[in-house]
Amino acid sequence: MLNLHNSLSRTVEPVAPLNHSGPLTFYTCGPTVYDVAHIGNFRSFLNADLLRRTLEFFGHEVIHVMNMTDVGHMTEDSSADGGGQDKMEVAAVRLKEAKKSGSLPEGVEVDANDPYAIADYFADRFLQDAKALGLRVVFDADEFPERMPRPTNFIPQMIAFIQRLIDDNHAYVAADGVVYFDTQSFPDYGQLSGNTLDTIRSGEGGRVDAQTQQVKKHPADFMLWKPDSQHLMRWDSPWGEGYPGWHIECSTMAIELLGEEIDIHSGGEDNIFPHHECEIAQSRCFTGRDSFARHWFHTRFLMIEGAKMSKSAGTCYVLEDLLARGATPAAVRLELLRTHYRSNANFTFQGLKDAQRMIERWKRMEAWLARHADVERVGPGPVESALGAFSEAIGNDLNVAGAIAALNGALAGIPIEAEAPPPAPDGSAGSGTWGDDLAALGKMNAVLGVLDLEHEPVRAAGGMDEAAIEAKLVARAEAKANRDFAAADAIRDELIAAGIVIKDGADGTTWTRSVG
RNA sequence: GGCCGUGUACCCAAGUGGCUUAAGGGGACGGAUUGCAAAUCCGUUAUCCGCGGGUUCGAAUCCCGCCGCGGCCUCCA
Repeated sequence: MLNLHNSLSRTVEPVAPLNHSGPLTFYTCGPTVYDVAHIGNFRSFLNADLLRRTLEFFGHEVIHVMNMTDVGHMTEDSSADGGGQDKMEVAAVRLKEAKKSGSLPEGVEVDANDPYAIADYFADRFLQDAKALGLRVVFDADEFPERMPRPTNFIPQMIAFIQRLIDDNHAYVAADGVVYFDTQSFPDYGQLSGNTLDTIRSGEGGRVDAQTQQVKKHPADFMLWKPDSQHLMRWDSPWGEGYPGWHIECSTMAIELLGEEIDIHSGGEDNIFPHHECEIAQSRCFTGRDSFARHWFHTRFLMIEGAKMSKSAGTCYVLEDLLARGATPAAVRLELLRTHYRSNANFTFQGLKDAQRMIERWKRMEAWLARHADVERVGPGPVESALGAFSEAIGNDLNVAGAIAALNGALAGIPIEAEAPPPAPDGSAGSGTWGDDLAALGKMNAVLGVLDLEHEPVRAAGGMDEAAIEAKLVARAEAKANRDFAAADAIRDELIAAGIVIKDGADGTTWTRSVG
């Protein structure tokens, strides 16, 4: 049983499907595909993935949908009403520059004049990264493409959605030709964010474009359709050639794919207002129901080394940046996931190393259990016994740190350094095998999702290739054989400086790349 | 200014009124191991939970005030 904090009620509530026998429906506000997703974006998607895996851990079937926003939206503050620059155009310029400077990956061909090609390019990059980090919904989408819908495939549905809102007097065409949602027609506006119509009215200062404010009935009214013959992506509509508003996409796709009332809706904390507030308004006016998503799940922001993510400070890391520094996808996943989703997380390179070490230890445990899976032991074994604490922690509003502690506690009970497991005392055999513990570990990992990810560094660190490293190691072995330890240590120091850590074992020397 | 979240050791981070004289991981320190290291294993490492009041037999946990950090208040995960 999962108890989960609900941003709408601001309390922790049990999660159960609306339709008791049916699956849970879960919609996640996914990435925009004008740029590569950074690790802050991924923290939010990973927490949605963790939630989904936890629901499955507790025996629910989950239909998880995560969109990829490919309609070019606007860059400026006033842009909710249609101003600013088209983000897809910005992306095009950026791509053209990357092409010119040769910073585009080898073999990539993108027609920067085609917005759909740009969207495809960044969508592919996203899918790649998301798979490396183990987002289940992305694997689902291989079989069911509709699990990762793109708004450009839902334009007719959006138009029908908007038309119905107009027909029911929840939307209107203003003097500027733009279709706006009439927030005053929805008394519950502000329930999610606390930004009620009164507070918005009184707080209207500076940030709203005076000209568009004049044509709207209320400053909080937001755009549903904007006629614009200049916009890069545009479609015919009853209100002229143009493009849909930002919020209408998610409402339309969620209702189309999951039904008029869904169980869980997730996103980053910045989505609470205006995006999710507006989604609720539109959707409930469309369906006439008193609920759209029953449970709202919001992940707080990620900080980098104690500070805000910043482009100018170069801390808007993308997965590739971390891999290039020797991190493994598994460690990145764990580092981004192990801070509770309702706290600001602090990403550090030290933390990344911590995560890496923890996973390496789990991998050794897994290998040991697999080796001795058929061996009987006095049961229940350590991992089996920890499953209760693990389940209680993760079921308690996704207490990942507590769940990890349960797993680490089990680790102490397994002699992973021993060649052979301790023999079961006479007469006590038959209560289980180490394979049962392996199965329990599998259940835990189905939630954490790190053991089956790539856990070896995948990119060269420090610019030294394998042949060079091997050559150094041979030289060092020779020096050691001659008892010339000064020379051997000099080689070791050189490798460490290049980001290579060496390990002298019984079977010779092995090496790994270090993180950071 | 309004709304929302948050503040625990050197760092990351659990703790949801008594089982807590505060989990887990990292680091540091000591020991085993090692030519010396690294890795690994064992042990030690907060009488105290941003600050000040209050409620209670009892508070890190509840309430009030203050301070700090983060988000939103029509770009944003």
